[in-house]
Amino acid sequence: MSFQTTFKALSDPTRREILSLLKHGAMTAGEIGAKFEITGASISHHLAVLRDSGLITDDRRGKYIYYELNMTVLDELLGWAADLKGEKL
Amino acid sequence: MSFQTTFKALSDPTRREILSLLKHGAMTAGEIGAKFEITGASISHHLAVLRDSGLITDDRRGKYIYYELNMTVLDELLGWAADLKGEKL
DNA sequence: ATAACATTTAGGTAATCGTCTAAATGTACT
DNA sequence: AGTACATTTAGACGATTACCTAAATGTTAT
Repeated sequence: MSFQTTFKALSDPTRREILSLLKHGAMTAGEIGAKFEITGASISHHLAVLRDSGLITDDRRGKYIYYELNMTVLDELLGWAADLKGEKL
Repeated sequence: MSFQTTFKALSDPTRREILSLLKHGAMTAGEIGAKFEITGASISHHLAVLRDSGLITDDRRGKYIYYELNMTVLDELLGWAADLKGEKL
């Protein structure tokens, strides 16, 4: 996964809000969708973008799919910004 | 300036490369443009997006306009990512 | 005032994006 | 097997984006 997909994923406010929700723990697609006014299909699309960028992982448990934050990609993002500031990694 | 404009600005690879160039000091629009294959008009558009997002500042000195990184917005970005990781700011 | 140079603005076009509805898939229960 | 529920996939549509060429603006020097 490249920085391109990561930044593209972060460039949408709904997706950033999804990440914020996941800060406190894993949630199902349905629980996430309930927090927004858009359709489940659109939420599913956003989750796919976030998953493809590596920012979240998914884990099917029976009928539900749980989504969770992936810290690794966030660390890469922090490294990128710190480097731009001229800070040592 | 909101996070929205910041992340939108960062979602383009040319703009991220421009920021990378500016890591080592201010450059004119022409110097920046010389590093890419696209037209000066397109570079000017990218610089405007970066300026509107607050990621860079511009400073006219005679015939030239110098562009420079703005660390403040980068710090906000770092804070946003750290917060998502659950770290104290 | 005119020319030359640096940069931006205007207007247009093809591609990408976020959203929707409708249909498909995966899983659990009876 | 069949129904119900959770989620995704497919296809379409309007809005936005990145690029281009051509024209405009700002600055310096002649």
